[in-house]
Amino acid sequence: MSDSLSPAVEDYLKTILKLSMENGEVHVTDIAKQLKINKASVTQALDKLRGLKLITKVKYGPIKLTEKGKGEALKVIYKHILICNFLVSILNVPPDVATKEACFLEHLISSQTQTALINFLENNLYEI
Amino acid sequence: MSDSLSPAVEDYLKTILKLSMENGEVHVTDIAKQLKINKASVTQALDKLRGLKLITKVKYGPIKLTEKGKGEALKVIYKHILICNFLVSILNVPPDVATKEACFLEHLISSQTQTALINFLENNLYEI
DNA sequence: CTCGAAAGTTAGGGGTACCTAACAAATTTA
DNA sequence: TAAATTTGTTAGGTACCCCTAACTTTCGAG
Repeated sequence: MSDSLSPAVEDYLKTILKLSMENGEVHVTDIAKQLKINKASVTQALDKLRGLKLITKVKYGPIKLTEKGKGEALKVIYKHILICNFLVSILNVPPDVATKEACFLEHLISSQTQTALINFLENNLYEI
Repeated sequence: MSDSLSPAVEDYLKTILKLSMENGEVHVTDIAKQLKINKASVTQALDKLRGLKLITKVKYGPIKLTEKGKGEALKVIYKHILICNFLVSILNVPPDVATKEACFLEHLISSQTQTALINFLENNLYEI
């Protein structure tokens, strides 16, 4: 019913896009390694993503993001970068902490706060 | 094993402390209404909180936070206020949006980011 | 081309956190 | 104080997201 994706689903999308850009083809095992999750769990999750029309995949076949899936993945990655930049450049949070934290926050940030972060970064990043 | 509390558990603690300050006694039904959750689910959750020694409660009896429970509740409420203030005063996020958002973020913020937020507020709140 | 390793799937299971329905206890009220 | 209402509990069920074990399919080396 709700149109928003779960954190887990968003993590899968983000990982699939990242791996496809790095390696071209994306495999169940790569996703499993990346997310430190059992490959059986990945197969299960991919069934769900297919049901949501975020990927296409046939049995034993390659994993491909749909346009919808690519769009959603990009949204999440964009938020991740935004939050990370903000935490590091404005709040001076250590980069490693910021990166880990952005992986959680990226799933929860409202569009209003997202806009507010963009404005804040624009107005404050060029100061000395 | 992990010593950190789940978002759900933290929400219960926060709600119990809030209700106890507003009304004195805290009832299952009050918590259910506040969190918009079925009262059967609340009863179940309270069993868990008791197991974690965060509350004391006997069957059909009153709900009391332990010292541990009160401490954890205060930590969450503190983070909530901190995040809310930051979103509103620094980022200019509308108060209603900020309040809702803080209810999610309060469960995820790292101690480093918490400290960073405190510093930032201290250094920027007394400007014009 | 075959056979063994690697990759992927299926079946069954567990924890969390929610639900409804039915029931038990407590409180209100008539 | 007995009946009706409210409050709290129990039992059983669902969805999500992870797990292991056992299986099937695919691929690559010999």
